[in-house]
Amino acid sequence: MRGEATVLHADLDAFYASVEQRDAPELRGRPVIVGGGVVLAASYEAKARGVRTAMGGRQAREICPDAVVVTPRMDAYSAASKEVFAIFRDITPLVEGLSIDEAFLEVGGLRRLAGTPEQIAVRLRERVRAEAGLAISVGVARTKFLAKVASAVSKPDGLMIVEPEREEEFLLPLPVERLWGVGAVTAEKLHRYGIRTVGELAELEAATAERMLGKATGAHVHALARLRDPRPVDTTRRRGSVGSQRALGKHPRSAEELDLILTQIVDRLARRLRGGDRVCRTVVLRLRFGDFTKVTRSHSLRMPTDRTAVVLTMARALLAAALPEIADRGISLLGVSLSQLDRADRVQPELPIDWGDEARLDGVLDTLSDRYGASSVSRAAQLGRDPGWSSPILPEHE
DNA sequence: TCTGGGGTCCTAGGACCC
DNA sequence: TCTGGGGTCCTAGGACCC
Repeated sequence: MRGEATVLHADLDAFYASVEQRDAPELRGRPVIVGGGVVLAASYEAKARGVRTAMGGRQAREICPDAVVVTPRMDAYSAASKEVFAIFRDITPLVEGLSIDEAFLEVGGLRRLAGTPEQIAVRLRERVRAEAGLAISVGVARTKFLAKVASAVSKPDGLMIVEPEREEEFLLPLPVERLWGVGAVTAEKLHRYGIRTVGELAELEAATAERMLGKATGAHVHALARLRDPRPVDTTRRRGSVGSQRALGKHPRSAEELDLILTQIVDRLARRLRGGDRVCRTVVLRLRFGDFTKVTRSHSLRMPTDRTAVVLTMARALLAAALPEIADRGISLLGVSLSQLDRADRVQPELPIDWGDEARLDGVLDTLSDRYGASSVSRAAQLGRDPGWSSPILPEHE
């Protein structure tokens, strides 16, 4: 017995580009590209001409010279996403958001109240169209993975139901790239063994797949190919990290410039942290050098924090330690992410969050000095403690 | 193809503790 | 003096997703 198809995967079509076409009627029916440097999103008119997400902006304009290139309006996309998620939650409380434009909905318990999964999916699509002005594709299946593949296959503006008894017929002929977790590297490995379809992967023993791809990836994609995906729709998932980064182009940057950019990034992140009543424990500095190789440098605090000054001091110390390498190799991206997040109210009240505390900060900076050398870190510490350091973007109070 | 910005999960070695 | 095995945390890197 396989159970019923009660999981919906709802996925907005060409989301950013669709919001732009919704808000600017003159863009409707025309190829629209969102983003300049690389393509963040392309309307279906642009996709039909070969424009793809993550393609370089120059190449996209060559392929599709009459495309309208629009600067991203993240606030508008975020607002549109909230509208659509409100519709999801009005349909069922069992919503698991996957990203800004897609979610799983479990509708198994709603038969008497709202009808069959198919009827619910039809109504969901109508409501998103009518109330948010956007096209959304929906896949319905017994598992999350199958629902996700079904919505992708149904695009654009489609609805596909995978009946439990037709799952093999649906999935096995598809290319392995359709499996959730098979990207370019894994696909290439499978191709080298002559495996191109999901069915060919499913015929292997699990142990064989694990040897080819590594234990976790092998077991995971093999299970998916065998139609096994026990993960339920999980409404309790919360963001585990927040990050922000900026691409810097090619020309050299002074330490002062980098420090300003770092300050802006950290300021934004710490605000987001406090806005969500969250605290973080690990600060990760992300760097991409002139040759586009990437590294990370991180440090974990003993106590969680949401203070701009604390995070900034950590980030500055990590950056200061990397400055010699940056001077050597150039820098093309600078970013920070904050992880080991927790709810601010879960931090025990007797443990002070105020990391302005000099003694504690000294302890952390000592650790970093041991690792990266005292001179580079002491410079960051000075910056972090300098009372005059709060630039116009950092208000006195937090 | 000269490459954005936001995330998730897994692996692996070393430190440290029992 | 040399030697276990297991568990957890930290750091760094990598694959993948939208």
